[in-house]
Amino acid sequence: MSTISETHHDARQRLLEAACEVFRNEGYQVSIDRIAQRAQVARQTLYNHFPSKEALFAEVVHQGIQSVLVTLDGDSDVRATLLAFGNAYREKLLSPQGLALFRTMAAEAPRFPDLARQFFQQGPLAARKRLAAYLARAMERGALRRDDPDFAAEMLTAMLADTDRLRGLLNHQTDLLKPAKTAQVVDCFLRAFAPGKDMQ
Amino acid sequence: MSTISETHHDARQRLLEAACEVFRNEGYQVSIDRIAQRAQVARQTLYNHFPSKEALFAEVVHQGIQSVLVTLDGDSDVRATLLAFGNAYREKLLSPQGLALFRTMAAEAPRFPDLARQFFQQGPLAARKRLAAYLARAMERGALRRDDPDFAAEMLTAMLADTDRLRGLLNHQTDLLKPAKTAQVVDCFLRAFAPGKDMQ
DNA sequence: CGGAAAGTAGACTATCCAGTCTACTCTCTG
DNA sequence: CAGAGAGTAGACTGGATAGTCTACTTTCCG
Repeated sequence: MSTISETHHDARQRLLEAACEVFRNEGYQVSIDRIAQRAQVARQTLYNHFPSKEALFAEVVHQGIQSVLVTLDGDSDVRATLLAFGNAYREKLLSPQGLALFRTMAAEAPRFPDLARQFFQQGPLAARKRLAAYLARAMERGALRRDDPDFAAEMLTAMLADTDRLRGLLNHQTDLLKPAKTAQVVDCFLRAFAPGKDMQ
Repeated sequence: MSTISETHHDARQRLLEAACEVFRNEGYQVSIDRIAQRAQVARQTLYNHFPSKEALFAEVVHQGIQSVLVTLDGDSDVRATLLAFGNAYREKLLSPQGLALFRTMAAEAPRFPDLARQFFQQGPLAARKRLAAYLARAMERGALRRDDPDFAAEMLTAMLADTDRLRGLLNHQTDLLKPAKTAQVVDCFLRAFAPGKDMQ
């Protein structure tokens, strides 16, 4: 009852995976038939599991939305913590999957504004809020300059991802994940937010 | 010979403008007929001027590619110069047109990789290179910490645009252009790159 | 005036696609 | 074995679209 009944049973899962891959790589524009083919499933089977292409897309996006949950505990060294966060953040966003998902969501945001907003809030915004909370604690105990933690989180996430995301999206570059870059960025951030003389 | 012959003469220009607007706002996906309608021109007239939809799109993008050419003279105060640059940069990238163009280019980069690369190089990359050159001069004369000017330019452009671009692209926010933000970013950048004690 | 150049309207072809429907097969279970 | 449940192949509908073609009109200019 193994290989054959599996074919029957997890068609839905195979469909989700195929749709995920194919939506990411070719955009919402891709045809239903290509998704079904990729899942090695008949078109009708797809419609047995999902009422429409839109619903399947929403399902895929919802499944793909996961904020960058990184150890942001705050007990250890600030620099080490931010390094770990930075590496995880960059790995997630600058991976081929992360870039492709971003591309698709940006492209389809006008068509699916609610979905795009959810993606934004549960993805980038959630990660930034967690980071801001950590930074606030670090500021509180004097490990960082007392400043607006939301602003600081914006700056760090921007420095970590922006330029290389552009390179990946528009210039089709793939060698984006140099760990040295994370350290360079974190040190730059720490210079800007070092606990210093002046603060209000 | 005025209003009537104009209709004949500048059909090409009207087509380009209509295509620019419509490609930006609805993506490459938009139909040829909508472009022709928008330009108040027959479909065949469009094909008299452009051999295909792809060619028209390429033409529009090429016309729209203009690097952010800002006064980056270097004689005046560094902070003032960077403020002017930052405001111009943000106005360009975070305007509805800038966001829409970015969205379209990101979406169509897989289909038009060469065009996307040109957009990247003549847009964001060119602006960053000019900024890096300015920063290098400022570092040379001791107005900024001696560091890698390309890296510094990456950090500044990232801090200026990244978060608000996400907001505009995914969260459909429109109130992105607060001038105070530019100053906040520039001051953050100057803290990170202040001419300081240690340098190699 | 008369012809060339450019534009126009719209029919037409060929293609593609989302979604429906039907008739068939396979597999498991009672 | 028999029937239910799930999957399959493929025809079909209705609509959209890029690009071509034809027949007509307008404008300009010699």
